[in-house]
Amino acid sequence: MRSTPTDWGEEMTRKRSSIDLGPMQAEEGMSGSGRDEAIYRNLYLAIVENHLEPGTKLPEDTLAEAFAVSRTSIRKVLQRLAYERLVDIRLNRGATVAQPTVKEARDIFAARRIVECGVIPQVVAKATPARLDALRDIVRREHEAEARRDRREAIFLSGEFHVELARIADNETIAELLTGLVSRSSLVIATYGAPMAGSCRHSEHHDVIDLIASGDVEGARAWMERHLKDVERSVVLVEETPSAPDLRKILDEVARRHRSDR
Amino acid sequence: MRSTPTDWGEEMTRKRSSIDLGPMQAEEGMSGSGRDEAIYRNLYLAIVENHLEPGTKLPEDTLAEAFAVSRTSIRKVLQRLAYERLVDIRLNRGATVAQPTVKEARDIFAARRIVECGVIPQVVAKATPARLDALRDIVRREHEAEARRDRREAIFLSGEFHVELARIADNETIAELLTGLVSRSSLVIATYGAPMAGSCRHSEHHDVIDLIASGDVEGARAWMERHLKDVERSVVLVEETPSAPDLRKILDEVARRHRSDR
DNA sequence: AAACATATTTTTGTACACAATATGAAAATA
DNA sequence: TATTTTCATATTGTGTACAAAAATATGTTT
Repeated sequence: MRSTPTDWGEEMTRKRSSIDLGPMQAEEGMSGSGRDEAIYRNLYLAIVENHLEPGTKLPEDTLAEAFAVSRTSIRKVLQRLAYERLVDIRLNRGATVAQPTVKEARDIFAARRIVECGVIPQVVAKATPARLDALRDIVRREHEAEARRDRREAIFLSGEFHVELARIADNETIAELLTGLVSRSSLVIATYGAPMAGSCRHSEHHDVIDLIASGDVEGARAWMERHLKDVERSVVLVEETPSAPDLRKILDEVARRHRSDR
Repeated sequence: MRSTPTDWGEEMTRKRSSIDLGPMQAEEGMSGSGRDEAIYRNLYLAIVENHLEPGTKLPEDTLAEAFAVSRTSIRKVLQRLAYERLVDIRLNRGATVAQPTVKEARDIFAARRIVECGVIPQVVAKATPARLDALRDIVRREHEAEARRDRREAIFLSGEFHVELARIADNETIAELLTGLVSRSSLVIATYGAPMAGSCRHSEHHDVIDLIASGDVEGARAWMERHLKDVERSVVLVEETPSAPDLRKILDEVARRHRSDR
């Protein structure tokens, strides 16, 4: 059972004495990397589960106060999240929650298709009943989350499923690669996905388990390809979101309306 | 033309006034991330081109003095290299040049096969004469490096070729993924590769360019699969390298010999 | 001489302070 | 009134100091 992230407001708010770091906080001293790891995990989940809107500023001071550490530790965590492309750090401008472009979103899903389909042969070869049961358990929790309309948990578990599936191939490098891609996918889904899309309809996860169990490499590969394309379609289809150039257009539009009002 | 890294000794040596940061050093102030980037690039190349033996300790003080910056900047760079798995950071024990295990090496090459073969269809689809010429140029420089027995440059350019090839697919995410895998491969080759292996024999890079140019997806994919397996075989075949457990054996051996000397 | 315990030294982890830069608001100018 | 300039404020970048931990050296005991 993972730690539930504190339910922050829409923006980072000041002056709350300290954020609950979950089970890890129990230990008093919490020396070394344990604390950093807990902070990282909190921010990571906050971003991936969309508690923090893409584009949200993440000021070092605020985070430092919130977690009751110095900026030094916060910077390290933000740096790491920047490597993982979950936050964006611009020189002298600080960190913000990343806003993946549509191109980036497509690239990510293309990469996932290559990696996840490519790993299927090894997955089928190394699958064990225990591993498959672990997958079934995730699917079960996924259904529960959907039943209670918990979109965030559903998205998270959907990602967990894909990573856990790949892990069966017993290739740590690929597992890490995919973990990164899945995190970014979650961010994409949170950004572009319609409410309850990308998880509700596509919880056919159970099907692929049977294909793997029966040793059907081609079937499993085809399923994965189709599944990932479905997810992408249900998400990125909304086309380019207005950022820099369209902002101007919108403002012009507003100005024009306002002028005709007078 | 990239900057040639300073030719450091086998170990990090103290008390040299400052390391030449190459062309970037020209600028005096060198504010912001430019300096960090230069330091990163230097360390990156030093590791990937095997100027620094795997396992070499990288003390923050020494590096800070060498590059004439504070430990703060060094820590950031080391952190980044750790994220890329080129250095290993252990709590309170500092950073060392990573020592990929044989398992890790196999995982990396397996991942490369999946990614590089998987990306071939897009590469063939998007290939342009200009892009292919860029590839041919790399091959040319590769041959030059081999001609003058410059193993380090040859390994580096071999990696560049694979990355540049994948870049044709116009998928930044995949390009970055592969860049990471190739760096680690270079480290693996530098670690486990026999002298002049992994580059000398396998400079058939020119062949795949023609396959791509002729639109032969399956041919190119098959070539890539075989090529990567060849490289892996020429490198990792040497089996497990002695680290912790075998050290004991070596010491016992030495002790035994020494004892019989007296 | 070997093994253990202890002290010293070295190195890393964290916080803090100051400098550099960007941001936003007020004032000056056209 | 719109635009530019200047200045105040807030936020990040970087260096340094101190605390904590590990590595190493020293000394003691068997």
